[in-house]
Amino acid sequence: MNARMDGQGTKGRGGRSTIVDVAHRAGVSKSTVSLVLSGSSLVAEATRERVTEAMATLGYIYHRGAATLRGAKSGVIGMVINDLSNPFFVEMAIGIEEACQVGAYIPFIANTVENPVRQLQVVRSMREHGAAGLVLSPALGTPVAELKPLLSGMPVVQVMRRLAGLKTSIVAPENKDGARRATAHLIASGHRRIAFVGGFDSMVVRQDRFAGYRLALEEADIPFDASLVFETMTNYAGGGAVVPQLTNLREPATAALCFNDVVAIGLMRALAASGVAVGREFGIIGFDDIEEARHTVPALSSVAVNARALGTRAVQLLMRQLASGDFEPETILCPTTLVIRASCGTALSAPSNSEARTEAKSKD
Amino acid sequence: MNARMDGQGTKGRGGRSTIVDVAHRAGVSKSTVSLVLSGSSLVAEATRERVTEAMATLGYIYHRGAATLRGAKSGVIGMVINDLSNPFFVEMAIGIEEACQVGAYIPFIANTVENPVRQLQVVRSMREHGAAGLVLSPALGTPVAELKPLLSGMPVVQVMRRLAGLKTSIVAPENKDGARRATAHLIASGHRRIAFVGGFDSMVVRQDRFAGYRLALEEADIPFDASLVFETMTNYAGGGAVVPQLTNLREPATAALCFNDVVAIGLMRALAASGVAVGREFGIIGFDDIEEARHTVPALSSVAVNARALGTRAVQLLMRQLASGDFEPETILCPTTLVIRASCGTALSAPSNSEARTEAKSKD
DNA sequence: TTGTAGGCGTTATCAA
DNA sequence: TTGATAACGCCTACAA
Repeated sequence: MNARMDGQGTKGRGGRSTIVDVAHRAGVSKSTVSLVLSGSSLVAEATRERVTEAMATLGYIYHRGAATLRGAKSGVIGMVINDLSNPFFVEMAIGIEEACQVGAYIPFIANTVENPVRQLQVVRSMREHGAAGLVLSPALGTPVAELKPLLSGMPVVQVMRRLAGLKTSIVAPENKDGARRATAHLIASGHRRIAFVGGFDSMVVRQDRFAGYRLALEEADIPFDASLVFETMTNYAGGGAVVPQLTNLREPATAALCFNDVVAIGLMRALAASGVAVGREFGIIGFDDIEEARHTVPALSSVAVNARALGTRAVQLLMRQLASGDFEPETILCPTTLVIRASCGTALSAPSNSEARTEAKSKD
Repeated sequence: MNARMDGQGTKGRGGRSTIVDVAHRAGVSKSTVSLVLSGSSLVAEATRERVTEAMATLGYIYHRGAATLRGAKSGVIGMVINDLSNPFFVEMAIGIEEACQVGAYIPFIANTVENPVRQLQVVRSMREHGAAGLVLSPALGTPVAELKPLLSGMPVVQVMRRLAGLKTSIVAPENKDGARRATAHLIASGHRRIAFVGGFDSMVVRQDRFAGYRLALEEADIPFDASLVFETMTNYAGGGAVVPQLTNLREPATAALCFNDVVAIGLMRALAASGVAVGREFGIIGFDDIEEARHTVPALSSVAVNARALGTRAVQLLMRQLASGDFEPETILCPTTLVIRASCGTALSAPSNSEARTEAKSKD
């Protein structure tokens, strides 16, 4: 049995053998081969074996595209992510990919780099390529009116972020509650001048976290001060950029809740560079609890969002809708966990030697 | 013009309108629509407009799958990555994704988690889904004999890693040369007992880096000592795991070249935890220069591999082969850069205040 | 410049 | 239990 050099079937063409080739080789009709492929019990054992063997020797590969054309569901899920250089979204992407494999789906991936134009292109491209559904973490400033028609008729799950005016399923963390608890912790540690740093008001997620921040202030009867709110890009540089304004406040802040960990770390580094002892002199809490938060100096306190689980849940929801054919929007909120480390200066009011993980699942 | 609720065409079925629908709506034949789609100049301007408008109102979406079936190239590239929790491979994946978008390809992604069985499954799945080519960073312990038939007839580029016995195109960094220069730097700084930490002998990449390490020793007339070589997993834990043996050597080591940065950082943390002052008492150089290397304390010296460029080059090579139809294996080696930071104790022999980036491109 | 007639690889339907 | 035939949506001739 000398293996053919490059596995080409009998067909000379593209090098891919078809069920017709297999049928020919096994001495049956292509219908029979199709039955074998779909695991039908109608086919005789002997026939099945002949066919299977023919497939092996020909190096036959099933052509899902053709099957899809005929009517089958497509088995491809699109995954459109705004920023893969952010470890949080990478973690989410891993969760998505993982869940797809479990469900025998295969994910297209696209990194929009927060570029709405590119996002439009890739979404269209994914539809053209036959994606059965979409997991979407939308880019900032997405024009909903242009995106909406591209999405019609297919199930979409927005994950982590969501667009105002785009009615799809949503999988997101309990942002408001997480921010509320983090702020409350800072207050309980003695802080009263707490800044809110990062993101832009147009981001729905920020609105949620900001709402939690204000709620906690209210609950503690601390008046809200707009001069403590800073809008910046949600990256390292953004966090660093606010330091001049932050340190020049007439009534200085003593702590900050940051939109996410990346901003928090940027802020931490910049503060350290300008001589502020983060943790002792200034408390910081981030959001997301990315891997790096454990390794900064001092270690960063954070509202932990299980990014991988978020991705997994999104795909599971999508697959469920795909299976049932019912694309009715549905919202899943995932609980957050407040993780206290050294960066928020709990040392002032509590022993801070070990990592006190306030296991505070909010709902159910 | 009241937009139809969910963009369904006239066809009742799956909700997707076809060129026939468009043709009908525009009052032309489907061939004409096809010509419009392919941007042919044969069609009258007025007709083209009518067709374009019909497509818009019907929410028509091009069905690439059908076109592929008819004979066109598929426009899909598979990207099979061994470990997406390693930031290095994430960076590479971003490069791959980016280059795909530029070339109007769309990448399937799969994370094999170093699991050869899973890898076999996803490769098969990608073929079934019609991937035109593959960018592969193979899992450890991949059984070449089983993988090879699945790859036949399609262009494959192995990136970063490569499998002994699998003859495909390759895009890789100049591992041997990079390791040689890193080791030479340690030697020039006065070290003579230099450990080599991480990876397993079966990994081709490690063989290359190890060869560079030995070459540098030879060039400096330092006898090779096998007790200084440690095989471990290529993750944080692996780096940490060698500390007991490393510190118990009869003739202690004073420095280490690590297989990659993740191992190096694991080692660094574990050494720090056991009271060794990395940088002053013990020199460490990693490999890859991941983002995190800049932020460890002390900052990690590393042989910089431009992961994103590696991914980009791989896709470019693949696209070139796809375009030409010539799948003849080709090898591209990318130069590395030795980046000196605080972790390798250059302070002993040189001023180390600023980041001395030894810009030492090896070839052209 | 536009229309007609296959055919790509698969599955569903109906006969044999 | 197996085989023939007609779609699925598109593209490439070729004819008008």
